[in-house]
Amino acid sequence: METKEILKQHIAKTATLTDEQFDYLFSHFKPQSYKKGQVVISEGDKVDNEYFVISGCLKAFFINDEIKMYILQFAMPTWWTSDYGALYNHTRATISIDCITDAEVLCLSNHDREKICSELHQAEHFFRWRTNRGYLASQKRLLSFMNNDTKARYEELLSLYPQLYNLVPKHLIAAYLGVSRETLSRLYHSHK
Amino acid sequence: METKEILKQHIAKTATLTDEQFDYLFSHFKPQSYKKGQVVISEGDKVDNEYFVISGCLKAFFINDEIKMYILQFAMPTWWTSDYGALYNHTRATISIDCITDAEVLCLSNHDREKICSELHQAEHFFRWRTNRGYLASQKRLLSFMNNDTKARYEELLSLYPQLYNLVPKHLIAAYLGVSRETLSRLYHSHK
DNA sequence: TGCCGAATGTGATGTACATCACGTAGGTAC
DNA sequence: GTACCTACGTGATGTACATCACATTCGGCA
Repeated sequence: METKEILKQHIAKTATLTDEQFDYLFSHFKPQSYKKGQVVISEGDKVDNEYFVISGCLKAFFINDEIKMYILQFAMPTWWTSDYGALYNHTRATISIDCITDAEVLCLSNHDREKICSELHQAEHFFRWRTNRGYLASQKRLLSFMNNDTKARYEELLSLYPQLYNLVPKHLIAAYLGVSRETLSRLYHSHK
Repeated sequence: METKEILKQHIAKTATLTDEQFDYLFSHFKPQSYKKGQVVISEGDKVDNEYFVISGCLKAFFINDEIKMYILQFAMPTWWTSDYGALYNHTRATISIDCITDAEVLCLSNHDREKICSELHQAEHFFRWRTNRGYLASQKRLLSFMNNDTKARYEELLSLYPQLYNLVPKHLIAAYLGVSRETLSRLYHSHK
């Protein structure tokens, strides 16, 4: 499917836009291609854009004491990603984003999003719902963190996103689950 | 300050409404008083409303296997609370909400929120930003969970909300931090 | 083809936490 | 006053994990 069509159908699930309105909205997005391993946002950067993933897989991660990495999000097609804290508060990036595979994204600047939202009520509606879904997902993950042990969280992750198993190295799965790669390795060898 | 004025100033930080628009918006809120211990939402309930806290302190919590309680949020004045998953997806409540102290809230139904949002662009703008703040807070807490040990999270919580120390019993603080009450008790007696 | 670094497996050991068990103090009901 | 309940402290013990160390495998590339 064409890039433009992917975004159009994604938005149509939530908001009603005329073709003209969508074309206007779409004109603010900038397509961008990245190679595997390429960095999109690096800690300390000024953050101006958010990214809508067309193809490939990115990761948004935080690095603690220059040692441990925690993955906040695997961003897959039709997902949005950025350092939203830095983007909205106009502060420097505290999380980084890079590409696990080659990837195509659509770039939208903070300025343009706010402009479009103020111009098009339905665009504001769409972004409210998008953020809402993110909030619910984040809260669900938080609960899962408190409530489930590592094995249960691992199985939950793979049942939600089976493609991750072959797509991303195991130590990144561990970094998402918040355990060491050794523990994860032992987990799925100890039983079945 | 008057109830109406509290909400008005809260919204004014994010959205620009005329007095008439605010009065119209406010007409959809229903004031409600609760006693300490009273239940606002119980697991399994149909969820129709969200709540804006005027005074007092509520907790939103999840109970696992009928045994362990995890607190998702202490809701204090000018905070919003509900089971948003159930509210937006029209499913039964999986989390419960009750009152830690006597409390006054303003009730807003899901239906009325969506109605107001579609009628008033600025209301939609306000709710987008409110949700956004919730999303950022939730993500920050998730990171803190992965990155910090219990002691650090305890100190973080009390430095953000010092009033909690005297307001809520320690075992609820433990349920927010995701540790046992015994561990929390040992934590702040072992040092300093 | 052979080399090298990245990814992964696995043992030994230490530790932060849960869990169980029991004790105490303060508040409330009768 | 007595009874009871809730909050809270604290010891003993078990366990899931981290950490360190080292071996092995594999994919990309010179």
